Amino acid sequence: MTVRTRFAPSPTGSLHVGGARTAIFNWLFARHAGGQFILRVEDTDRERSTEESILEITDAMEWLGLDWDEGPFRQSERLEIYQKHANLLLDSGHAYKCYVTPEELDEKRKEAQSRGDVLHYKREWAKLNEGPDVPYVIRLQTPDEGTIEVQDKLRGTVTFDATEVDDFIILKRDGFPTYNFAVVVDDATMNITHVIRGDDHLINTPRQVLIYKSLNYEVPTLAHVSMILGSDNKRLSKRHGATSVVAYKDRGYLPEAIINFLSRLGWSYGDQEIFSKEELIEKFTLDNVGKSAAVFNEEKLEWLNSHYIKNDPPEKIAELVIPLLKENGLEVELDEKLIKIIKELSQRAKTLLDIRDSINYFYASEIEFEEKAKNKFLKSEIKPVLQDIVDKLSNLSDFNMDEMHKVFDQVMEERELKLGKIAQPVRVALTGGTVSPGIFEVMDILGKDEVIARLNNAISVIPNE
RNA sequence: GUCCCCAUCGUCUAGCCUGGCCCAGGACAUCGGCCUUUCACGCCGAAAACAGGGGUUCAAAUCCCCUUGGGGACGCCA
Repeated sequence: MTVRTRFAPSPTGSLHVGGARTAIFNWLFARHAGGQFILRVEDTDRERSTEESILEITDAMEWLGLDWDEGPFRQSERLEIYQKHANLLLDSGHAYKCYVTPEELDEKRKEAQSRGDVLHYKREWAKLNEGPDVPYVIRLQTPDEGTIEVQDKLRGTVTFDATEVDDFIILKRDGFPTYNFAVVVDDATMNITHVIRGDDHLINTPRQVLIYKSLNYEVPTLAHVSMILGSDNKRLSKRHGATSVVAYKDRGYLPEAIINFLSRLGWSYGDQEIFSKEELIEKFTLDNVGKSAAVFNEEKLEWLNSHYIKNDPPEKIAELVIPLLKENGLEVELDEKLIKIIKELSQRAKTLLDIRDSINYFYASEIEFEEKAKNKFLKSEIKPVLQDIVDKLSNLSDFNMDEMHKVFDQVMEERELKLGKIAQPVRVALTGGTVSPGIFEVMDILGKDEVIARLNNAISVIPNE
């Protein structure tokens, strides 16, 4: 039997990192097994589900490179299937109609609560209000005693007492299925073989097992992965800052960094930290998935991101940076100059935005000097030195790094200055600030004319003694 | 409150299933050093954990129990 996994988000917001991790695990598991990965949208909550959100989720998945083989299916388009299954259960006596109103139920629930209890509804008020035109829900008739066992691939057998499970609703009065029912009907009819999902669903699983059994469907292999927590050990939420995948995209993160990072949250392969997508597919198995919750560690994500920025081909990084520059009003082409710049800047960037924010002086027609840098390094005594450098550089017929080195060596020797004394003023002259790639690299990128122009410009702004 | 899950450095984790090779390994972050024309990168090094208590055993991070701690769930939400 071919492996079929699924990712089933509810479209009530954009894809957050927790959901992305679940999607990644399912996707990796399917790809590893050469099976299929299905996308299903669980939009039975009519109040909160939006089309926009579906688009946001699929966009994020595409950006991450999580391709799906079927779907996105919408549960809202499968109502007949759920109703048919509900009727099946009605006919077989596994389910019954219940006429209690939500308000009445609320009251009962409050009563129970005031007794310090939880309402465990076992069909006692089903016939209350019964009548031909009275709206009703359909509930599953659950066992009154005994236990319900859940087989979990990660946690073994988990046993629940039947009294813990009440006669839950499978079909709401609006004819929509509830989550537990829709999930089971879908997973069964879509032939899902492996359900990998968050830990928070483990508590739902006895209910789902009951539905599978009542419907005579086989229970798929279940694996409940533990959740991702914020730095305060609470379930990751908006409170913790950026939690959506697009937020990270917008902050200059690379999809491979996110995939790599999220894969390693709850899964590991010995001591290895860096995984390409292909490697993940090859190495991912449920055996190496851990059971304890993992804290989302932004610093490690950042480290991975900087790793990929450093090690990805500069052409690729350049292509990602170009649109960011455009947003800032800087139109640049993917040429040799940009590649050289990226090679340098990617060494010191943690995100694509770091590159975007430190690239300006390479393209500026006029250098803006940082006040502090100018005051510290562009002083009158350096003026003749800069002039000397301009003269010597002007004479170079071949403006390459070797020749530049020779020029600087010569100046250093003649004037008995250390490179540091010369390099910083030159850096300020060329870039306007004190932080940049190596000075010779910068000169190489700018080219002879621009270097000389900028040095001359700096000389002109230095006051005479 | 009830039920369910979980428990190794601050964080992600290896080791646990199949006890001894573990006075516990790697990575991020931190701190120190080296490199150096700035900032980074890189390299070297340091500090840092088996939650506690009982068992079982010649031997326990590894198996069992209890306690504690953390998380999750208790909806006509998903």
